[in-house]
Amino acid sequence: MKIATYNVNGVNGRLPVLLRWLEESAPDVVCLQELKAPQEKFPEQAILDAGYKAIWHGQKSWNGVAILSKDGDIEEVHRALPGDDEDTQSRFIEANVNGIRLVCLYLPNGNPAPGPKFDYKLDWFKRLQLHSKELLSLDIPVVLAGDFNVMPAEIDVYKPERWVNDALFRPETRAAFKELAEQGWTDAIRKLYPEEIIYTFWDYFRNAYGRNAGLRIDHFLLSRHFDERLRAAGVDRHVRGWEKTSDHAPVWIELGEG
DNA sequence: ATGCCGTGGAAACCACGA
Repeated sequence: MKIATYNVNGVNGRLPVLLRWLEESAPDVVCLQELKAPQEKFPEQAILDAGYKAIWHGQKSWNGVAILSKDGDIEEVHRALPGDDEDTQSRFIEANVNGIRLVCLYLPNGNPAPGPKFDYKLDWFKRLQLHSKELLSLDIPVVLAGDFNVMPAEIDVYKPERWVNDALFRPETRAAFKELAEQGWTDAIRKLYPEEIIYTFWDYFRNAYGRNAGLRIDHFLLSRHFDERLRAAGVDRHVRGWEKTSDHAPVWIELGEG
């Protein structure tokens, strides 16, 4: 089973790119972030025509997440990260699909830091830690996938010294990601490629993609149930070179049977 | 060091992103 995560940066503006990539890559399950579309403007028919059922949590202008599935039904479990009824940003959706509990998340950016946006990011992280711990206690196969807006280590940044004060790389942010991972989650890309420079995002300007000035911020965290099931993982980085493309590239994992 | 590009929505600019 192939699972992918892709921050599309506008699901309608990006529809041709998304459909082209879906056909080429043919993932079984997909997590999308940054739909930038209200609930009723999600391109459900085009996605159905491409062979995918979908559930989504839209929002006008910003955020928005979706889970797509080619074969198995999608049984929604949550459409908000528990822990704050006041949080109206659509950054989280969780479902049972193909025998897996799948969390699709779009963690807040947090800039400028320090400030209220950074506080929101750290608070969101805390809630995610609490919820993730709960998920681990269920002792079922769980995948956390999405745009975490964190570069976990220096190897994940083209010029780490320039990012130390950025909300995506500040010590508090990296510590929060480390604390989460240490609950018992495996960073799929790093498990298979512990030493390689692998990026999932390149800025639109200053030819960042051409210079490979990238960041690794889109991640798969796997519960221990997948220790023997992770077969492959990668980034479809060529998609970042397409016309009218997102600033993120799709990331994927391939899982075998238990 | 930086929103230099790009999207969406509202209103011919602004908020936001990483």
